[in-house]
Amino acid sequence: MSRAVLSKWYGALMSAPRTARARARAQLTEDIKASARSQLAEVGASALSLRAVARDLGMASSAVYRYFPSRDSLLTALIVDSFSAVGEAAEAAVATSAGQPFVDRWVQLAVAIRAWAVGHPHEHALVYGSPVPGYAAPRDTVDPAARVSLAGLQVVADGIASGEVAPGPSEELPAPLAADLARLRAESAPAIPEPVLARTLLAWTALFGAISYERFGHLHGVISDGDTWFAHEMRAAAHVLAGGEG
Amino acid sequence: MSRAVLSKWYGALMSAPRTARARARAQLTEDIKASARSQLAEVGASALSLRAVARDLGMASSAVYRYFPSRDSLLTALIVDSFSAVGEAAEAAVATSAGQPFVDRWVQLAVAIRAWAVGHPHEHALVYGSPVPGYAAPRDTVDPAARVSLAGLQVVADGIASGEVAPGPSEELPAPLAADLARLRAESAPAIPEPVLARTLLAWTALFGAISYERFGHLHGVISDGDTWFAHEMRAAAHVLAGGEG
DNA sequence: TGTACATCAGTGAACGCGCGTTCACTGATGTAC
DNA sequence: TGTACATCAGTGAACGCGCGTTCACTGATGTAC
Repeated sequence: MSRAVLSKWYGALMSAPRTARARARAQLTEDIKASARSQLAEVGASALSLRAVARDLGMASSAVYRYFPSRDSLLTALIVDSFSAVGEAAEAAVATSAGQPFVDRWVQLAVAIRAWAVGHPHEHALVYGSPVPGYAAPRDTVDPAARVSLAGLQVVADGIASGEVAPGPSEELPAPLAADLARLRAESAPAIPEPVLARTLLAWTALFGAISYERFGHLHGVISDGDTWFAHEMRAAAHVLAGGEG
Repeated sequence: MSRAVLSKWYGALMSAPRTARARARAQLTEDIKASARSQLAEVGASALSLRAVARDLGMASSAVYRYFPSRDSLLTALIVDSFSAVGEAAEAAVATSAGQPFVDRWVQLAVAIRAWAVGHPHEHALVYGSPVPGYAAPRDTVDPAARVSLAGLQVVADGIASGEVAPGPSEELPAPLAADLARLRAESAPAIPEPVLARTLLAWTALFGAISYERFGHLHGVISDGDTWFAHEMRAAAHVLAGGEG
């Protein structure tokens, strides 16, 4: 789907709608997405059905096509919304923790991301679980997806600036990895030296890995108090990230 | 499905089949699973279809019911096979690395698990991705799922025994976490002190998190050489796990 | 070893269901003059 | 401000498709005597 088409479909939402028709359109677009989200919970992304959404809203199935040109475009809207929501939660945690010690900020960021996942389990599974087969994410999802990562890099950059995050032993990174990290640094995090970026990536995958591993049931019978466990692990990870002993 | 029913269906595979009929049954059971696995790759677990499998094998769709009593039981068989395969790969890595330094063994274990995931992406997604909606894993999946974790605990226990893994600072774990870890220790890892178990869990979720995060596309455009990146990160994680600086 | 009977694999039709998408249409809302 | 026209939301029927599961059946394989 082209950007032009997408912007047509979402255009009504971007600014305050002027006419009654535009207001009704914005409202129903939201209703469709809300119904689709609860579909998601019951049958999963790959079984998401436009007809079921229409039934749920009491309208003809063909009417949904006035709002989303295809099933996949509805899925794309849900994905964009999910990435935006977790990105917003992360940005809020970064903003409200400004000025606090690095380790505390990292833990708050991690806890905020996990809280979003716990509160929106199916949207979390949609964007961080197995890809939906046959669905190719369009470019429109890239920017929203990056927001949460940029929030993480911000906390680390602030930690570098305050001296709480040590540049660490100037370990020699393997050449291909050094090249990848140099590019990442140039594009997104000029203030963060490559060895720190490597530690950040480790802490980052531990963060999302811990959430998914628990959410997807692999700690069932092992960890009963997920909140406590997660906060403890993320604190430990933050110390490693700050200290550079790894 | 009851254990009795399952054992009926798999019984023919357990020991060398005696009659021609039993051999044909064992062969076709494997053929069905193989076809289902390639289905998995194309359409995903929730869209796995018995009729498509039957079509693929050139038989009537009703014939598949002589081998698997329902679609879910076929899914269960695929899940059990997948957990067994990754468990076996992990056990092999633990066995062949016996006697080597702890950090090397941990990296080899991690690399072996990732190699399985890369070689069997859809089976990895099946067992470590989002749960299949509407599917409840039966008890029969529990033991195969545990094998890979027990392999990880084995490496850590050996590291404790050799003195390479430090018991670490006797940090006070939060009470609920301490209780969970004490239970885990009693059930599966008597030789591993709780603080080390906490570090092991962090390294474990970092391991599976790193694999899933990369496999599910979240490092696209960031890391180009996944092999190098992963081995480097897991080596760092192993040092943290061994040293106890966290 | 030969025969009678029981077991089992596989067939093909059928049941009832849901899906995405298209199309010609009606009636309401918005806009240009 | 009023009117003519254009735009748009929503309908209901239809197309062609696939699904899981059941059932009565045929013919081949295995077993007990």
